[in-house]
Amino acid sequence: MSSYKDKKVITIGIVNELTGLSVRMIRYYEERGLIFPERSERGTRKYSFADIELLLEIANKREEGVQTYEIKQDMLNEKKNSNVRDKLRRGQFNAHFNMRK
Amino acid sequence: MSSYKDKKVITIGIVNELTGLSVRMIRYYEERGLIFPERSERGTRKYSFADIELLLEIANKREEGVQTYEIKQDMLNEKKNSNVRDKLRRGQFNAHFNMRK
DNA sequence: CGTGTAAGGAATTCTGACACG
DNA sequence: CGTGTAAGGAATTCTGACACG
Repeated sequence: MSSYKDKKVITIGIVNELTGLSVRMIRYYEERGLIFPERSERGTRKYSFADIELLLEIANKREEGVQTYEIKQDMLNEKKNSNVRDKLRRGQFNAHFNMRK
Repeated sequence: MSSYKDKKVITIGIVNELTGLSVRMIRYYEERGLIFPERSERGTRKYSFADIELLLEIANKREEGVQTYEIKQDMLNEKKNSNVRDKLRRGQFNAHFNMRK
């Protein structure tokens, strides 16, 4: 589960190199709740490869004029859907509803 | 081939956090030809997860008293062996020698 | 040989804020 | 709303070198 892709080890300057996004933009997307870097002991932000990919998606949507708030909503919906899919795949769909009867 | 594991994106400070090795030691092992970080535009060293793992192995050997030169020789031998294994696996072993006749 | 440290300079990172639109 | 920028301080990184052993 927790592979290299998800380890938060990349500093913001490298993220800038990798994504082309300005440091200001990267920090702003965090402020808006789109990404969640960790912090090193002394407060430096640390990102994962997964964060990099997410930032690239965010950049695409921003270019289309999508606002950060909408991007966030889209991300939450996608997450919800994938949770539902997980339950269906595991055959827990009925179990879930049976509990409510 | 070129996965997250091999991308050079980790700064030396983070490598220090991850391995417990001092910045001085990390630079010295490079000087001795044991690791090969890339450099960012402005000269900052960048390491991969593979480098991190290699550094941990180096640290183990150093604790056993193995000198950097010997560690390097071991690494070269391992590489040579894996190359031979590759050729055997691909059935190129004979092809290789046939060419020399 | 392997590692620590002080030295000096350059670039990074952080936060809070003002600017523009 | 989204992004740039100047501000001030703190911590990072780099190199070459001296120290010790």
